[in-house]
Formats: sequence, C-alpha cells, structure tokens
Amino acid sequence: MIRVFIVDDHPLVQEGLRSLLANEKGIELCGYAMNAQSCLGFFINNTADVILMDINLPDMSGIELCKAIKTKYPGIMVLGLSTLNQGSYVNKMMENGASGYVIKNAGKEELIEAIREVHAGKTYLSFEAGQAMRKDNSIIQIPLITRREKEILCLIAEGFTNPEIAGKLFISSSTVDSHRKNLLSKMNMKNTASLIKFAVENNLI
Amino acid sequence: MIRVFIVDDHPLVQEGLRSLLANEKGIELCGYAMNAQSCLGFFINNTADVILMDINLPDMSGIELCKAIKTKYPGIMVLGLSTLNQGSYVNKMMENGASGYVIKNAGKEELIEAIREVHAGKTYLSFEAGQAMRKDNSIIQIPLITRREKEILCLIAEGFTNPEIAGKLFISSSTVDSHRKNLLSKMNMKNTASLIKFAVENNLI
DNA sequence: TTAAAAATCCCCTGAAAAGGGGAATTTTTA
DNA sequence: TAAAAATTCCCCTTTTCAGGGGATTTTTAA
Repeated sequence: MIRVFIVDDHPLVQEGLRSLLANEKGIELCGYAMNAQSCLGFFINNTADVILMDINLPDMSGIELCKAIKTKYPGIMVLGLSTLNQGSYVNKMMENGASGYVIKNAGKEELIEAIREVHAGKTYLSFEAGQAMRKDNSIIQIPLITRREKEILCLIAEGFTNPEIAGKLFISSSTVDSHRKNLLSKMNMKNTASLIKFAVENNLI
Repeated sequence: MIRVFIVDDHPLVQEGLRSLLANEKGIELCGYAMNAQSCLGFFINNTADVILMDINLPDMSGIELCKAIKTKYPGIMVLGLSTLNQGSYVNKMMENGASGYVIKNAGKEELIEAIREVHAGKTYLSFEAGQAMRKDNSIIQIPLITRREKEILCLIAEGFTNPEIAGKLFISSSTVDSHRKNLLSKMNMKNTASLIKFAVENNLI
C-alpha cells in the first residue's frame, strides 16, 4: 500500500486528485495540506511514501519545500505537480530531489503510473514535462524569479507604487525600480499590465 | 436519466466536474464545451436537460450564453457555476433565465442535489451563492463591466497602451482613457497593476 | 417612446513607469 | 575560496498613466 500525501493550495485540484486516487487499489491517501508549513507539520509525527507536491504554494515554493523534505526525510519520494510551461521549475525541482513530474491535467492512468514508478525508486517525467524540460523548443519557459523579485512582484500586483514599496521594504526606490525592470525583461513583458497578467495566470503570485 | 452538459473553459474544472458526475446514478454526461460557440453548436443537433455553465467564457459571458440558450430552448435548465464573490453576476444570470447557482468548489452532494432540483423545475442557490446575493453583506461584490470595458480590459492586460488600443478599436485615445478610468473607479482599484490582478483572479478576462 | 445606460470625445496637471545606461555590495553555490 | 548570482543604488529622458474636470451621441431597456 503506497501512502500518498497531497500538497496543493488549489481546492479544485485537491478535490480532483482525491477523487482520482479514491478507489485505486494499492494507493492510500494519508493526508493533505494547503501550504508548506502544514505539510512540514504533518511529517513531524507522520510519514508517507510519496508526496504529490504543487510547484506553487502560498508560503514557500515547491522547490524549497522539496529541498526541505528530501533533506529531513530522504526516503519520501516527491512527485512534482505543475501546469504546462514550467520547464525551468521542473529542472529546479529535480535538482532539489524530486523523483518526477506530472502535469496537473494528466489522466488518471498517468498519475497512478507516476506514483508507482517513483515509489519504486524510478524517475517519472510525463511526456509534457519532458517536452517542457527541453531547452530548445517552442514551449514558453517561465523564467525563475528570485525571492526578492517575487516579493516586489506581489507588492506591485497589490497596487503599490515604487516609492511605497521602497518604504515597506526599507530600500531605495531606485532598487525597486531595478527589480521591476529585471522582472519585465526576464519575463519578456511590455509593461506592468502584461507582467501582472502573466504572473497571476502562472501562479507566480 | 438527467442529461447534463458542461460549459467551462477551465480544463481542471472540467476534469473535476466530470469525475464528480461520472458514477452518479440517474445522471449522464451528454457533452461538454470549452466556449459559448461550441456550446451553441452542440445544441443545434443535440439536447440536454441541465447545463452546468461557467460565468466566464472566453468568447461570451455566461450571462449572454444563458440568455441565448433560454431564448432558443426554454426547456433546458441552466445551472450557473461561479467562484465566490460574484454576487452581481449571480443576479444577472438569474434575471436571464438561470435556474440556480452553485459555487465551483461545492461538494459532490451539493452539486448533485442542485442538478436534481433545477431539473425538477425548482430553483437552487448554494448557501454561498445566497450569501453573495445579499447586497448588505461583507462579501466583495464584483461590479458588472460592459462589453466595451471588457474588451479594453483585455487589451490592457495584453500590454497595449491607450494609443495602441485606440488604433485597434478605431476610437480615440481619450475614449480608451475614459473606459480605463471607469474600470479603475468601478472596481475600486488604485492602478493598472491591481486592476489586472483583480481581473485575472476573478476570471474577468 | 422616453429615460437610463453605455460609448464617445476633449481639456488640464502631476505622478508614475519604461527605457537606456552603469556600478558597488552582499549572498549563494560550486 | 572563487565565481556566479542576487541585491543594492544612481543618473538621464520620454512615454504612459492617474486624477480632476466636463460634454455629446448612441444604444439599451422599461
């Protein structure tokens, strides 16, 4: 019996995954969490065999959580969950100990197979994830953003201006401006409007 | 046997709804569409008893689609699907012939019950939807935006400036600016960044 | 058919963002 | 420990946005 733990902040995804795994033989849902903290909390007194882990969590990125889990509990296998277009994140997550990757709208069969594979110590990359990992293809890569950039991106999205953000973070307005320009250029966006749309749609904030 | 048709542009919601209804006795999924056009296309040669209809579709609002369906096929019952905070839209959709409303992250039982109720000719409002409809509560109301405003909002989100949008729509830049100001004021947003975040999060675009 | 709503257009001013450049310091990571 | 990455800061100019007005025409709905 493979004990599966789910970490995903989106209620609909949670619901979908739970119903997909509900009647599967050999697989048992042993718990779930909506954020990284409660996930880490669970594993203090409990355990699991495989964690289905979303890449985007409210309090910590999936990459960091993956690292934390694999450092403390190397025996637990982490299977990343992503939407499309997250190639860079796929790479980062694998580098930090994930055993595989599944696209969120994958079918039931693929998900089950992936769980069994990683539980057996193998690596599983869904076809789309494999595609997304290739550097030289046409799939849009979401560039990695740093912690500070994410912080600033969130404040921009909340409607704060550069001087306001500078005040909140105790840095200069010029610095905020630099980060903003970096975000625009690395995301390849024309202006704030398209940047925020892209960020929200890809769960960067 | 109640024949149910699903119209929702979100793949994860589609998947979730389909799996929720999959093994339900007395309910049969007779088709689904990702947009209003293919929904209308389906009903030229087919029919259904209940349509689960998302409020936000890429090509037409759920309100308009609801109106169109109820005008042509009054016997088909429309059950609206919304996220929270869409009180104004709930009202509009009911005014245009919808028989009820269910919150997207409602449980299986509630969804099934709602389908049976509206199929029986009754009205179903999920508790949260009922809450959202009350004018005098603390739930954030999403103001209704006009067709033109939505059009302009989308172009802003794509990164176009006022003059660029003006060129595309063959109107003056001042007019675009007026619409933009209206959007900011009716949504009660500080600037473009927060406006776009709000719009994307509430599926307005 | 007539009132309400939506869409159109213009004025003004100041604030904010975008685009260009460069550079120093701190933190991570290999 | 050295190289790489992240964070910090500043200069300049031009464009775009936001806030404040007001007004007309067209469309929609009661």
